[in-house]
Amino acid sequence: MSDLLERLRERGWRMTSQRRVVAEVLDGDHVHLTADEVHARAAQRLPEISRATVYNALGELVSLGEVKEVSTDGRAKRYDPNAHRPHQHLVCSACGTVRDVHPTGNPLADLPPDQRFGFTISEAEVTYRGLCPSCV
Amino acid sequence: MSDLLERLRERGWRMTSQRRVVAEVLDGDHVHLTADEVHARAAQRLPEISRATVYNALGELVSLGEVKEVSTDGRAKRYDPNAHRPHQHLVCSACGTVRDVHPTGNPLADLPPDQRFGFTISEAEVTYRGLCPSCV
DNA sequence: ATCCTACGATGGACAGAGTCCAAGTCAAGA
DNA sequence: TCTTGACTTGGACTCTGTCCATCGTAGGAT
Ligand SMILES: [Mn+2]
Ligand SMILES: [Mn+2]
Ligand SMILES: [Zn+2]
Ligand SMILES: [Zn+2]
Repeated sequence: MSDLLERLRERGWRMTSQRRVVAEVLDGDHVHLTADEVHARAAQRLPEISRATVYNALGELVSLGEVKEVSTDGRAKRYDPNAHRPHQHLVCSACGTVRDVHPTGNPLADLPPDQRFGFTISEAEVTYRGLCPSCV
Repeated sequence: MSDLLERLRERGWRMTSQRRVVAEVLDGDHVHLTADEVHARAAQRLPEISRATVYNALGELVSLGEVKEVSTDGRAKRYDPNAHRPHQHLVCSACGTVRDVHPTGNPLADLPPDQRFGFTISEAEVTYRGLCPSCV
């Protein structure tokens, strides 16, 4: 998935230096950075980039389906570049680390029709919580 | 579960008029309120109750295990008085309504050991998202 | 290569959600 | 009734995120 920049250009996303560094920060590892963390990393390469621009770029990447928003707690949203392979999250209750996990089975299958209350359900998000090895 | 007040008194929770109205607001059938919604309803019965007091009381009820915090999106947390029967949530993507649901099976069983990465997992939260009948 | 202009970037004000604190009040035991 | 530590209050403050007027520039047109 390292051709994020390429895909964006092909989709007609106007490429500015600011958008490039935001995309580069997200590309690569499957991290789960907050908007301010993305801003901090982007600012290492482009010191005058503004918070508003980072928020704008992240919002567009989410609209384009290239990044997913993850809100594991009531704190800052995290931005997940692993948008193409469905997965769930494992969150450390102590340090807040977020890991991708791939559970077996489909949680939607566990919700019988009489528990759907007329909703048209489009997705099921699972968050596993516990302590990571460093926080035992 | 209408003896919430009774349980709290038995557990030595100092009963003030403010705490009483907060507990009474939650004890009814209006589940999944935000802190400000709780404050608004409490203020109908006790006009001068402050936001800080509502936050304090909610935080203590959560610590006591009598109320659960639910953060379904990046917005305000909701406070769920249904803390004694394990359940999951069905959320309307349009209007934000939250309903309790009781899926079959245990989501923890869907996470094989090689997907636990050394974590000590204590719970699995499932959020089903979709459109409610009024928002089709 | 230069020009144009619509789209993007900027920073500061603003808003929503929640926390913190010093000062005042009161529940409940003695 | 008295006493006292726990509770409440309002406002200031933090954190996260949005909005907006103005300025700058990417990239198509010439
Ligand atoms: Mn992820
Ligand atoms: Mn519930
Ligand atoms: Zn940890
Ligand atoms: Zn709805």
